[in-house]
Amino acid sequence: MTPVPWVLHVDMDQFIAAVEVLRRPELAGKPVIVGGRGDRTERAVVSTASYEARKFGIGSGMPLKIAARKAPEDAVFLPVDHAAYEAASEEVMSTLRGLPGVVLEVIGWDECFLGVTSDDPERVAREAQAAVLEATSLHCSVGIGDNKVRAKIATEFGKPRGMFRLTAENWFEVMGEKPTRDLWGVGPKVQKRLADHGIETVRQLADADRQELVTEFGPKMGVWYHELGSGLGPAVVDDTPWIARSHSRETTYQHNLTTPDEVESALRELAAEAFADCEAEGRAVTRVNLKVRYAPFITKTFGRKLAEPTLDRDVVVAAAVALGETLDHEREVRLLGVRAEMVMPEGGDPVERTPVRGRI
DNA sequence: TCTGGGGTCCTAGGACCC
DNA sequence: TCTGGGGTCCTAGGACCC
Repeated sequence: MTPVPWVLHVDMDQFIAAVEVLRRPELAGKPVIVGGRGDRTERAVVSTASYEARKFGIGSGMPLKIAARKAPEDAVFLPVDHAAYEAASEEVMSTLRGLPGVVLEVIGWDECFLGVTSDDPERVAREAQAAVLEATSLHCSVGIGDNKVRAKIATEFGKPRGMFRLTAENWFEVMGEKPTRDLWGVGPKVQKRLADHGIETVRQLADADRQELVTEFGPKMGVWYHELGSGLGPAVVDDTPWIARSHSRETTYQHNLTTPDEVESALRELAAEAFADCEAEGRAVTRVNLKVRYAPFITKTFGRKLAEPTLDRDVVVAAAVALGETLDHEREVRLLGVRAEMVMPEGGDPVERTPVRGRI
């Protein structure tokens, strides 16, 4: 057999919970819930729940207060510890990067693509799993595909601790009757809009009229969704380092902000922190955006381009404060966010990207 | 029942210019 | 009175992902 190119998608199993159990072995086998500051009475959501906790209907994205109600007596609530996960992630990625002949593209804390040329991708997957386990004591699942979309989706069938191969050959057999929501990039809204056109399954999406999809979703997304139905997508794994386009700080306040003064001082803090990330990269800020959530749950975002790119902290903070003055001060604020967009290196535009959301 | 925080990209529509 | 087309830039908002 001649070696051919493959895309492997490596996904850590229960990453956050697994890292926590690793440093507190006494937690093994217990329902572990990581989220917020670990206080189950606070406004925050679950980042990860261990398998044991999931049995009680607790899952990520769930408010901690709800999780607390569902959790059994012996459940353990832990605060999010970014630094610890960052460090574990580093170890995982550098281990995988060290495998012979692979190109690695990081797509999240606990996920990456590996580009390899091989006549036995399952063997490469086993080697990757063994190497990660040896170096970090953490388990992962691997999806094997002939492009990124199929590799990513394949991983779900390999969990936990396993692997699965999804290619043009078995795409429809495996995915044809699944709901469109199971596709990477189709969320609840798009699922609904597709359903309004009588498209419920992956096969129906593949068979749909392209022009109808373009009319509904626009020239890029219409074509993209249509191809997604057939499992088509980019196959190039790119290891060039990620260049952030923006940085932001966002906080949900435990008690709503009720006065313009409170709002202003919160904005100063958030803007300064977001700016610090840009400054650390030495890249000037071009635009400042504001996000506000009024109680109970109305979100607004808006922003303004700066007259010229700046590396001056006070200019960025002042811009955020000026935007804040346009808020509706009659309403209570429960969330504020400041996003600072940065000049791209060499003055260039972001590279042309395949329209998959997130870091592909 | 009460909904995080960090991101990216796409689209629609208005303003403005030729 | 009713009225082009094409292009670009900008802003607001939507959707999705980890």
